[in-house]
Amino acid sequence: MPSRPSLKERLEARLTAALEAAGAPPGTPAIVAPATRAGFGDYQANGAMGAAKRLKRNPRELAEAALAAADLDDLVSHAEIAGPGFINLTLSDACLTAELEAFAASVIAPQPQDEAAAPVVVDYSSPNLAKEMHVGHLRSTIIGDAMARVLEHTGHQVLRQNHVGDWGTQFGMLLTFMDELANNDADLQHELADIETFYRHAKERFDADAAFAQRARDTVVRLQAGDADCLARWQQFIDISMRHCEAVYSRLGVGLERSHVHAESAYNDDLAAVVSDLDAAGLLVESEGARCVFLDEFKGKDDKPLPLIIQKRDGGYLYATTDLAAVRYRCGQLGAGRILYFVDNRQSLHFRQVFAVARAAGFVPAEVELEHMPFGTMLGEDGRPFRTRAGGVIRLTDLLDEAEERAFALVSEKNPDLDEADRREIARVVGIGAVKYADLSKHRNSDYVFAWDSMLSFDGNTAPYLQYAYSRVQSLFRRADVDPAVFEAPISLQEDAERALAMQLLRLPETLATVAKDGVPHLLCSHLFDIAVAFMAFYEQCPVLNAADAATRDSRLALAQRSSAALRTGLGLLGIATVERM
RNA sequence: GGGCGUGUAGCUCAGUUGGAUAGAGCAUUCGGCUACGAACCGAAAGGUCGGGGGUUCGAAUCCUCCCACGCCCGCCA
Repeated sequence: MPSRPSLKERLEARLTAALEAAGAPPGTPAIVAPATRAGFGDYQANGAMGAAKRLKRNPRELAEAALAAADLDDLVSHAEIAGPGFINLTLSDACLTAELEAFAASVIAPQPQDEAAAPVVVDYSSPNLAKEMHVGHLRSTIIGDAMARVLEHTGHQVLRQNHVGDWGTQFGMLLTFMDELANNDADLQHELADIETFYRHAKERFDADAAFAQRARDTVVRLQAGDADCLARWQQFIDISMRHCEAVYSRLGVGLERSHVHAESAYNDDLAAVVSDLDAAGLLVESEGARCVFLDEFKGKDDKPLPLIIQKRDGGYLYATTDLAAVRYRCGQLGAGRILYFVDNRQSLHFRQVFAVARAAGFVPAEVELEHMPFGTMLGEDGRPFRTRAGGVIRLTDLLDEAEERAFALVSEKNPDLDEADRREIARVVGIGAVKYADLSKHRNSDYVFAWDSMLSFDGNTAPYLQYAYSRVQSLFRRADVDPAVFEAPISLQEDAERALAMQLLRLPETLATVAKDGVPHLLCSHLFDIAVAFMAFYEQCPVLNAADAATRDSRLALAQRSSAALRTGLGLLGIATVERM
């Protein structure tokens, strides 16, 4: 069962048909968008002007003709041509109330999955297990997780893939350092409790002692050759590091589990086959001792062909090889119809090359979409790639600790009467929500500057504002003694604030569709903020519990119920929780 | 040198296949709790959309040339 088209999609379809009836070529887009000004109605269609230009016709006349031919009676109460040929549309109250009636099923409930459609693979988080997760990992982890949720909600089958780095050269160094400490098991356990420091100490040994460095390199070779002792040691390290990640995921409320991990090492046995298959496809070229693929579309300096290096001179494989194995696995074993990579934008060229080679080699069927969803680098307050003054990065756990601490101080100030346990729980939800929202609310593609105060802001367009709006609605239900899960009443939109709130709620499906298509959760943030603002205005202007009559009170409660569900569901899709009181 | 990306209010950022008077938040100023939570609401002020040229009814958005910054460009991932 296909999901119900959004209001915008329905208007778009009707008006596109009408434009065609008025003489525009089939498929001429009606370009329906929310009205840019309050006086223009609810939606506007801008397509008539562009179409008239191409047809060399008068745009207002074309718009008139299209409007006359349009079948809009069940949706629109008032339509008019304005300016050079805008079609302004006002939705009928009957349409709005009918949509609000169906809100729980059409917006709040996850859309039914299309069983026939191929699943969407979402590759995100993918930390390097050699080190501890730091603030730089937020973007992929948070944005990817929100996208996985939105895709599921909009009716897609989603397969999460956590492509953790567990097989790089630095593991030789780490395992060698483990061996040194192994004669003192207490030391080893103690050191491994802090992966970041462990890495630093190992690196110090590596840099200071040539013999150690040589042993580290030998260890890599033994590991990749399958040496049992090495593998056991490696597994020990990976388990500990993975548990660190899972602790962070758990605190963040990120839905990644062990079953979603498909590590680099998982492709190890397939790498030789990737190389030979590329060779069989006639793509492999030896250059300066390395085995590469050159494609015409990639040129480097002086128009020289740009290689994608598949195998090093010494026989070692690179991440391009692993990524090719991974894309093949995802198409072949997982049956992906679309693969999204939430990986930072410095790897744009790498992915363009990998995708092109994967297609050239026939690893990816033509109908499968490969999309790199790049995001910008997190910068320090000096505008340079993020580093603390000491030279290290800020650990994710430290950021989350600080967030919860600040939120606890705030909730204690605002609501000193609550039990400490309640305040702790509220602080956890609010603090974590603030951090996630700060990241999610910016367009993923731009670099952004990490600053404690903006990252942990609780005012304005932030998660706490949305959570506050939600908790205010809940308070209304408590006072009215109604259960929002089952409450129902006819909705009648009388005041401007009621109508404006209803429109914001009913636009949610359009936003979700765009977010799912383009991978841009910041649009969901911005829409939820609009909903919260509209709710606050409604709350100020329209008494609910003290409404003039019972029907108005119930209608407003029903509207509040939709608002509450929209906020909880929307925040949930962002991976942000809500609280009943705060 | 080539490629990718970024440049919008004092700061942090939106701006949906080119649309009507470029929008938010923070900060600033002013106003609002004897109606349901003031973590709130209302209002004001704040802009040569990096710069020049072009395309057209219409450009932050498309084309072109510059400027600034970031990143990537054969054996790390």
